[in-house]
Amino acid sequence: MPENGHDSHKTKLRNVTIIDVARASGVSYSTVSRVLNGFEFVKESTRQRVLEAAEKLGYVANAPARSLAGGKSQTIGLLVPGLDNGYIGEIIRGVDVELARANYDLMIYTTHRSRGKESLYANTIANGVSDGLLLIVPLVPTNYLDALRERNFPCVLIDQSVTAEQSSVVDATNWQGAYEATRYLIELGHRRIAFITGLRELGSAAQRFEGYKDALTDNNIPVLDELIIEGDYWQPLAYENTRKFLNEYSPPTAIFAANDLSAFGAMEAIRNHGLRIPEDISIIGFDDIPQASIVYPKLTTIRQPLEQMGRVAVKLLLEQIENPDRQPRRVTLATQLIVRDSCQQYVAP
Amino acid sequence: MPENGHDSHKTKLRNVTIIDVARASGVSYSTVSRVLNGFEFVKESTRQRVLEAAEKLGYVANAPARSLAGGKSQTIGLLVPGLDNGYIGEIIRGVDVELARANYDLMIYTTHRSRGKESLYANTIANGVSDGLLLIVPLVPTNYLDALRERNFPCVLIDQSVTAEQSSVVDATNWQGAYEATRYLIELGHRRIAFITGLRELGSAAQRFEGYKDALTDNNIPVLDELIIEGDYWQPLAYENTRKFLNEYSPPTAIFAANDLSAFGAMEAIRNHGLRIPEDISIIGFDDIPQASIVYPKLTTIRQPLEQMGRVAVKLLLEQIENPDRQPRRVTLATQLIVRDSCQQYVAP
DNA sequence: ATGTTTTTTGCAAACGCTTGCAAAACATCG
DNA sequence: CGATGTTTTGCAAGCGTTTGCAAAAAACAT
Repeated sequence: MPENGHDSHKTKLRNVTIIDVARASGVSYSTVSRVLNGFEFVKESTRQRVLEAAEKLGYVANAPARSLAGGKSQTIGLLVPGLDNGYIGEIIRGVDVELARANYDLMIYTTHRSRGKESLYANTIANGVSDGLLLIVPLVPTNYLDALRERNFPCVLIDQSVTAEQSSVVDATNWQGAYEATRYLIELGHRRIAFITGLRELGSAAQRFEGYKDALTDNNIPVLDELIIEGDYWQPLAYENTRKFLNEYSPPTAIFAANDLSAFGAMEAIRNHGLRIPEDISIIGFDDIPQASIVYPKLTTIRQPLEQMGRVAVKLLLEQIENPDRQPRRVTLATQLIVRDSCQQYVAP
Repeated sequence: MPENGHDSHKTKLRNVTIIDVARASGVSYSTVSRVLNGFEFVKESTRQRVLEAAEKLGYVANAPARSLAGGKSQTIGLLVPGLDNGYIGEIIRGVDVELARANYDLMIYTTHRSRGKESLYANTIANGVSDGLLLIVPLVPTNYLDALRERNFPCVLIDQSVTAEQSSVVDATNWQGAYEATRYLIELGHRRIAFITGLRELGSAAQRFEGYKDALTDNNIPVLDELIIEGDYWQPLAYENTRKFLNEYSPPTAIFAANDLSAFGAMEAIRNHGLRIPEDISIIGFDDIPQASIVYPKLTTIRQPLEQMGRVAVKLLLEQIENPDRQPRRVTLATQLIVRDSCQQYVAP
C-alpha cells in the first residue's frame, strides 16, 4: 500500500529513504545499504540497478540515522571560542584540507566565551554527533576533558600549552619564538624593549613572556618592570595600555607584542602619540595572522604555522579514532621569524 | 541482567542512555524522556528523582537519536565558502547570538569553493542534520536550491543579490552604498575616481559597480573605461591590477574599491608606487570588516551591518521553521558611510 | 464505598540505517 | 545429477529517542 502523498498543504515532504530505493530497484533494503556503503559481495548488475534507482530518486543518506545505527558519524567536532580573530580561520583551513582527504565532515561549534556551554557542547558533540573532538579553547578545560578521557573519546587540543599529560596536543614553540623575536630586536641594537603580555591565564602567554625575559637576561639586559605592558591578546587593551605607557614613561625603542592583534593596538597608540614606526619605535608581533601583512607598515612577526597546526591536529585525531589504544602525543611545531617592515636598526638619538 | 562492563581493554565505553536513567530512578524510559523534555504531566516528585538520577549518571542526550525519533534536530546549518576572510566571522557572530537565544545549535560547513560539494552538503544538511539552512554562498546556487524549495525546506540566503523570488534573502543596499561612497569622493572634489570591481559573477559586485557609475553620471562625470580596475574581492588581484594600472596610466586622485580587501591591495600598490594615502590618492572601501579600522591609515568605507545581517537571517529562518507556509521575504539592510582617515579633500596640484 | 474525572505512567511502535546470521541462488566437480 | 562450495541476498534485531494510546493511580464526587 504505497502511501499516496495527497495531504496537499505545503507540509514538509517525506525524504526518500533506503526503503524507497529498495522498492524501486526490486531488492531488499539491506542490499541497498550494502551497495551504498561500497560493500563487496554484491552482484555487479544489482549494484548498477540500485545506484540508478538511488540517483533517479535523488536519495541522500540520513546522517543521524546512519550514525545511530552504525555507531560512527564520519564527522569530527571543532570547539572554538569564536571565529572573529583571524587566527582560528587559518587553523580551520588546515583542518578542512586534511579532513576532506579522509572523507570526514566538520562540525564547528562556537562557545563565545560562555564557559558553561563549553562543557555542555563538548559532551553533546562527543555523544553520537562526532567521532572525535578538536579543541581550540583558551583556558584549560580540565573538567570535561577528564570526562571525555575516561570514556576514551578521541580528543586533540590545539594551541594549549598546558601539560595535559593525558591528551594529544598540537602547539608551537612559544618560548623559542619569543626568544627569537627578542633576540632579533637586540641584534638590531635595541636595549629598551617593551613587552606587551598576553592573557595571564594562558600557557602560551606565559611561555612567550619567559622567552622575552630569557633573551634579555642572556644578553645582560635587565628586565624592567616598567617595560611590561599588560595585554590580553586583543587589540583594544593593548592600545589602551600602550597609550598610558607612552604618556607615563619615556618611549622604548622597540616593542615586542605577545600577539599580532596586540601589536596592532600598540601601533595605533604609537602613531597617536606622534611617533613613527619603525623610525622611532620598532615593533614585532607573534602569530602572523593574515592581517599582519596588510597593515602598514607590514608587521615583522613570529609565524605560527597555523594551517599546519590544523592539519597535524587532524592527523593525530584520526589516528586516535582508528586506533583507540594509541597513546596521546604532543606535537610542537616550529615558529619562524618573518621579517617585514616594522623593525629597523636602532640609531642613537 | 545488567551488562557487566568487564571487557577490559580501553574500548569505547557505552554512553549512559535514557534507559539507564530510567532504571536508576525506577520509572519507565518514556517518563524520563518526558521529564527531560519539560513535559507537563509529570508528578513533581518523579521529576526530581529522574533529574537527580540523570545528573548523577552524567546523562547527556544523544542528538542523532533525538533527531531521528523526533524529526527535528534543534540545529541549523550554515554553509560558507571559508572562514578566512574576516567578513563571514562577523556574520556568524550575529547568527550565534540569535540562535543561542532560540536555543538552537549551529553547524558550520565550509565548502572552500569546491562547487560540487556545495550541493551535496546542502542536501545532507537538509536531510535530518538540521532544521534549516543558512547559505552564504557567492554564486547563485539554483540547482540544489530548487530541490530544497521543492521539499519546502527552510532556507535563507545571506548577501545574495540575485532576485531569487522563491527564497528568503538578507542583504544590504549595495547600489546605494556604492553611490554614496562615490558621491562622497565627488563632494571632496575628486573627479578622476577609479573603481576596483568585485567578482563579475556576483550580484553584489554588479550592484556596486552600478552605484559607482550612476553617481558619476549624475554628477556629469564621464565613466572612463581606463579607470575600471578588474578585481575579484580578494587582496592579491586588487594589488596586482592596481599596480599595473598605476604603471600604465596617470594616477587617479581617488579609488573606490568594491570591498575592503581590495582596498587593502590597492593601498599596498599605491605605496609601492611611492604615493601617499590620502595625500596623493584617497581610497574608500566597502564592507567595514574588522581589519578596516586597524590598517593605516584607517580605511574610510561603507559599512555593511554584517552582524545584524546574521541576526536577521536567523530570525527569518526561525520564522520559516515554525511556520512552513510563510512566504519568503527579502530584507535589505542599510549600509552606512564610515569616515576614517583614508580620504581627503582634493587639492589641485 | 463506588463511580467519575483527571493526572501520571508505561508500552510499543516508529525514525532510517547497519550488520550478524541464515537462507537462496548460482557454480563447480566427481 | 547430487553433493559441495561460493557468492548474493533477505530477515530481523538493534542504535537511543519521541510520542500516541491505553492502563494505572490518584483525586474528587456522590
